[in-house]
Amino acid sequence: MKNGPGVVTIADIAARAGVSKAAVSYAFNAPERLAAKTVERILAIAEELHYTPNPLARSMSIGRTGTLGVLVPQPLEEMLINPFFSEFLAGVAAVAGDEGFPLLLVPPVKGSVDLAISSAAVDGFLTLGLETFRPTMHLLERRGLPYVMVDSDPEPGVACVNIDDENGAYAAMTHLLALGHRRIGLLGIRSPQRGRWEKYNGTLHRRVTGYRRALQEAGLDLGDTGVRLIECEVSEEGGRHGFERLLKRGPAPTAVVAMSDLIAIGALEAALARGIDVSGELSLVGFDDIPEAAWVQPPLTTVRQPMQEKGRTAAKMLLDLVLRAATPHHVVLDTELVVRASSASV
Amino acid sequence: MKNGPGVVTIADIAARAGVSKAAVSYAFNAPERLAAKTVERILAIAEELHYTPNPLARSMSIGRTGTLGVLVPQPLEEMLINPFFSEFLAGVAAVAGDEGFPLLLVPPVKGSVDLAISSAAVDGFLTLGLETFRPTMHLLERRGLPYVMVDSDPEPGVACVNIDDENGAYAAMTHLLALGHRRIGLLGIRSPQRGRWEKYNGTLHRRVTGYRRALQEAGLDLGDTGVRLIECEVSEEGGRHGFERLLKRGPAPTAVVAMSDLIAIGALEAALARGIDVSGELSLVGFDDIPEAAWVQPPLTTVRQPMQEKGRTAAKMLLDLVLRAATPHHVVLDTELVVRASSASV
DNA sequence: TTGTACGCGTTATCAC
DNA sequence: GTGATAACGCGTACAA
Repeated sequence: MKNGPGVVTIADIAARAGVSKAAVSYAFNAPERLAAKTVERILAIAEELHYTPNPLARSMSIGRTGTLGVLVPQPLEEMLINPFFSEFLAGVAAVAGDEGFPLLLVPPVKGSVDLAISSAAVDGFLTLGLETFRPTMHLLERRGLPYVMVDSDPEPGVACVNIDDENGAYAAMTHLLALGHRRIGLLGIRSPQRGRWEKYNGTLHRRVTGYRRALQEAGLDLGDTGVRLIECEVSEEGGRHGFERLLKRGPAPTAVVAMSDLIAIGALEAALARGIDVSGELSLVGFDDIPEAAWVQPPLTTVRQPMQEKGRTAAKMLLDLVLRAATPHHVVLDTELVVRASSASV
Repeated sequence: MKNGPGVVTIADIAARAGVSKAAVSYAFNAPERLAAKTVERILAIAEELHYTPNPLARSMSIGRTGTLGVLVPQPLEEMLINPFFSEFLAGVAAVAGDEGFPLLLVPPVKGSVDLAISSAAVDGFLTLGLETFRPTMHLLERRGLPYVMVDSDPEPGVACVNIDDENGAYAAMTHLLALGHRRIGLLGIRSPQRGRWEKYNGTLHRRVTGYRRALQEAGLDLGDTGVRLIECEVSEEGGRHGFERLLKRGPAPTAVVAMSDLIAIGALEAALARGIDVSGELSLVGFDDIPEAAWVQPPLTTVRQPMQEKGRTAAKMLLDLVLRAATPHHVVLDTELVVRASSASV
């Protein structure tokens, strides 16, 4: 496919300057190999003709794109409404930017993560919260691309960054149990398992494990009367809707645990809309500690995870793999229960 | 540069299948041109050898990358802390995602936007809030890339998306003046002009023009005693700091107008920290209407701009330029004053 | 179906 | 020390 006229190539400069393409390339990338005045002449002509190197051809030659890919399991517009994702990205960008790597945000194409991968020109991938990650892993291996998986299950030989979901969830649930709550609704994150929490993987599995460990220590378990899990879309709307469904089925809970602050805030809105006194009649605990969690009324008790640090750590690992051929390893970051006014004794 | 072994190319498949490279290419992209059983054999071998096409080589051949670039004037981590940017991106992503275009976020490299541009392999650029955009425009023209400028000055022949900054600013200031305020502090956005608002361009110029039009109708002007402008970083911290500087210089204002909600919220925090009764003693008006504006106490009066729509509109225009060779045009979206509790009569 | 030129810059090798 | 030559990377598309 021919370029339109008007786009100047290295050959044009070479011809005009009466030198070879190689000389032009050297003038830009290794001027010391050429006589000073030759370099000068070439650069002058390049300027005059408005030459700009074609990044594609360059990448093709040197075998690197200088770009990192961020692979997400949902459409970007859904990811971006969650401040959690923005903060993660900010962390990634802080590290990548230092090395001059732009970020390619790669959402599924026509619902397929695989299609998206195979058409992305990047030097490495960060994957975020993939539920079914095996096929993706294999595809990335095929392409021979380094990658770091964030919020999945640690796999031997694969670089992974996670948070201590289980203990975070355990702390949240223990907190409510200690306050005397026994009828507790869980608002989970929609998963491909469609509510079958026994089959959860990765992040969701670890959180459910943590919640259950706390429940079991109090002689309860998920699935008992008054202790039910409902999956929601990760959005305020999803939280509102989930809370309503919770009320429709079975006895009203005295406490609600959400797996995401966005969901918790939605539940809070739904509760307030019904005239429920949150903290008095109903305790509420979230997960993530997004900035909004501190703004809402009452401020939300939640489990803080270091989102920016997660992004920075993952980006650092990926750049180590890409630039320095490091060995993949695993990192787990701590979580912390942040008690605010949305939770109180029963 | 050779590929490492293990990465399979189209030539490997061709050799193994005993056909030409062209046949392999057709098997993937135009199977109807080949005998069914040939296609089958080729695909089987490709699968067996774990072949994945090289997206770089493909882009090089077809002359398209299938990627849109988003060019930002600051490091990404600074952009991403502003929910404004995330919402804009969400709008862009919604449109780009439908066409299967991933997004390349391109921050300045070593402080240079130009360097960043010339190494980005994209089919078109969206620029956001460039203050000095002429050089960037020229560089993009050089590369022969379509582009859409968001929040700059409308230029003839260049695709531009803007909001009605002037009337938005006018409405905000008129609102305060009607409430009787006459000592009004402006918290602006840091610009390369370093406080010389007479020299502002683009968005900042239009906003200052709107504020001044309102002031002049009340017999005042920027620079009068009690009507001063201070530039801030666009962050809560920047707002806190700006508010403090405002108090240090000259008479205490009865109202503060910020050019960004993030700045306004920072000012709000600083005021509350000083024990100032916001809305009673001090009125506060922002710009953007980010979600937080409605959460803070007291809720923030502000000028709403349709951030997602801005992103969608810009992305649509860019895709029209890229895919359908449309003619560049200009769009201006409306703003709207949203009165909440942070502003009251003097 | 095949052969092959093409897109465009890089780099190893060679000549002066 | 300077610079040219040509192979290379990999998939596409046209002529045959």
